[in-house]
Amino acid sequence: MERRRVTIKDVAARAGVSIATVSNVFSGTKPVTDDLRRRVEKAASDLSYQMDRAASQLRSGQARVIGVLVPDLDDTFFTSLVSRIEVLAMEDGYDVIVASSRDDADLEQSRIRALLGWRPSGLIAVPCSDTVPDLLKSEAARLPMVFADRVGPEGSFVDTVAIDNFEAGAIAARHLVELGHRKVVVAASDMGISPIRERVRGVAETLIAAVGTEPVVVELGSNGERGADRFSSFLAGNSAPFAVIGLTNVTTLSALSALARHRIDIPEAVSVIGFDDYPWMSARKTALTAIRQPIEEMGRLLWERLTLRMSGEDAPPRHVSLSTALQVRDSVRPVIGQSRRNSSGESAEERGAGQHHSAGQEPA
Amino acid sequence: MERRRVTIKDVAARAGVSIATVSNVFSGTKPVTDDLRRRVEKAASDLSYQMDRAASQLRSGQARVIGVLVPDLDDTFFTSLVSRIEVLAMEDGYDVIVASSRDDADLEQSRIRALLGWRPSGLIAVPCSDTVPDLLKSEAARLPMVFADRVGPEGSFVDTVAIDNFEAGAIAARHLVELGHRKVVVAASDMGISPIRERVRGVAETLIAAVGTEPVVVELGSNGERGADRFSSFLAGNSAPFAVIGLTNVTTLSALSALARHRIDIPEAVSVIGFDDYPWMSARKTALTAIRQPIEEMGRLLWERLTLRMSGEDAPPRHVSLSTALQVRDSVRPVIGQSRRNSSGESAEERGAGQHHSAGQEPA
DNA sequence: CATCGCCTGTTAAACGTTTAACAGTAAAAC
DNA sequence: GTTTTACTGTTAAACGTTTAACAGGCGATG
Repeated sequence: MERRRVTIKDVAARAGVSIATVSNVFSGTKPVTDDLRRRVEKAASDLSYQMDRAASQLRSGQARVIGVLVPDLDDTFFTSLVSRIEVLAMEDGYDVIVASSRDDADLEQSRIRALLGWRPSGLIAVPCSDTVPDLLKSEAARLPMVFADRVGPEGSFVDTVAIDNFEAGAIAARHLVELGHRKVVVAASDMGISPIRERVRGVAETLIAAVGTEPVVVELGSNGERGADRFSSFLAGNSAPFAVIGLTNVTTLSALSALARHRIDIPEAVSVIGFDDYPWMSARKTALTAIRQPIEEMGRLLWERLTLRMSGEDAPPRHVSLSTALQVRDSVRPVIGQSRRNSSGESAEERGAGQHHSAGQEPA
Repeated sequence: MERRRVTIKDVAARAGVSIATVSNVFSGTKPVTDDLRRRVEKAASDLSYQMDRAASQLRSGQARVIGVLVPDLDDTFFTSLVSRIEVLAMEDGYDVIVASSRDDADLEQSRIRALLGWRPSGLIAVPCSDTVPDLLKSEAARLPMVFADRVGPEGSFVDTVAIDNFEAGAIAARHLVELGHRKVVVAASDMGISPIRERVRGVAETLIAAVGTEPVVVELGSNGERGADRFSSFLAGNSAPFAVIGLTNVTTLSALSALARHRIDIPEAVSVIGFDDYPWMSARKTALTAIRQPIEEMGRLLWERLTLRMSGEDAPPRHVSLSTALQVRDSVRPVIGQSRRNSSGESAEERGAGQHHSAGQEPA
């Protein structure tokens, strides 16, 4: 049984050529006549030859792998991103190796080490905190990489692709005040994460400017179930009607879950704006109005940036910022008697800033 | 800038030892005195040395990678599975490389080739059809592998971990007939997939035996949006009240989405049983009654099987079958006037077969 | 006809590790 | 005091590719 692995040598022998020729046939580095090419290909398939990546990579230094690091592989947002990247990478002949930091800085460190051990040609990372591991800082010059989503407030030392978080919050808040809402609760995940802070700031500043009230921020963490519990106990202490903005698909879920637990009707008793746009949000009697992140485009831009860097682009880091849009559906209801402008209608219509992204400026 | 990569040689030189000693310090193959060990470790960290996996793997033949192939990285069920596996693998020092076949047999073939090129120490696959690629059949003797979820009807030539699909369907059907339902619509994804056929069979046989009616099967495919359209047009032609069983989390979503589109109330107008158990299912006013797959356990067993094989277990293939359970919530309502036994109540209680799995017998 | 260049193929030297075989030393056994 | 034994370290040969350097043949050029 346990027969030896078939190597390039076996193929060469069977085809009656040198191993270099076999290599050339497969890598296409040098031209080979049709006759020989055919013979080699036949021999290879006869023996069901499979190139050894380890050997190939060792010699050539070329890995054709890209590492992907995300904080949580159970969060649909991240898996969607991974999915897009996997497709794009595959099309360009790269394989993807994934690692999850589970929102733990120590684990992140060790996962990055593991990823680096592959000597990948590129790295796409959603860091789990604002402070990027030194490990990556020192590697940045050598290894092409792009950060996504969780990017620090100040310009990063590396390319980034993210949404305009402040705007996302502002859009949601604006929609609410236009429909007469004043009392807004924000279901945040963790204020330690800067994009979340930005979203909150977007909500807060808009709200203050428009109606002079501050939103109430509730931190639910990144675990859905615990978040539901926390929001549930928050609800127990606050009975007045209000509006809720979820700042994450997970916190949206937590809030919704808690509201359901308390049998609070949406949108009759409380209006809700969710984050991200997933199928389950519209598969409900009162479909969810939500801030939609352009995940598809995000994946595309991420890959575009990375391939550019991998093909040797040597420019100061670029920071791409994508606009979100409000998908208006049925979960926000105008407040009677004090609505300001257009008070209802326009269900299922797209609003907010345009879909197109704007390339950012260089950092300070 | 572009300085040479630091290798084991550099570390050896700096520590004043031979490269073999450095290797021993890291791999732990042979003992090294504390003094030298410390010197080597210091040198390594000074130079921020990182072992080259390619070289290591080439020489040792040991990869410490496991390949994971799933049909769809946008389907929560599969990503949950990947997530579990990633955690387990990491704990044992393996890295995971993922590939998605996107339910396309040709693509699957090519993704498998890519995975095999890594010479992984193991493979976990959710095949996209019943016919397993020959590629894997011939590799099965050499490479430890386990199939999950989508396993053919007859005993596979390789270890499998899956739920008892017939039972899953039967449990759902039984619940419905107990509450007086007779007219059941099954939202299936694709009857070409054998587990789906089994689930349908489970529903059908139970229904026929109990009330003598056959379920109506609607094929929605594996794309959520298209599925919603299809179910929507199905609904247009069938107005009588009935019950719906989703056979997949995606088809459940499609059905729900179509029902919402038609403004059909759940459970007043139609009862619904979903598949899988995800947070969004309970984050609704009428929480969804659902057939829960033990994903956590599935991941565990998958990994257990694989590690056993990787550590050299040489036994005939084992087929592990897991039981599902019905998570009873609020989306199924007893049919008035013809309910058979217990007609209501018992919300949010667990029913159906026990949670524990039963190891299967050997194949014929 | 000699020479040059091009084209296609081969030879052999890497790539960075692991590991079998070996060597030296100190403790244990005789 | 010599021989074992055990222990720790080194040397050098792999592992399966890629690729620089080279070689031979042949048509074009002078």
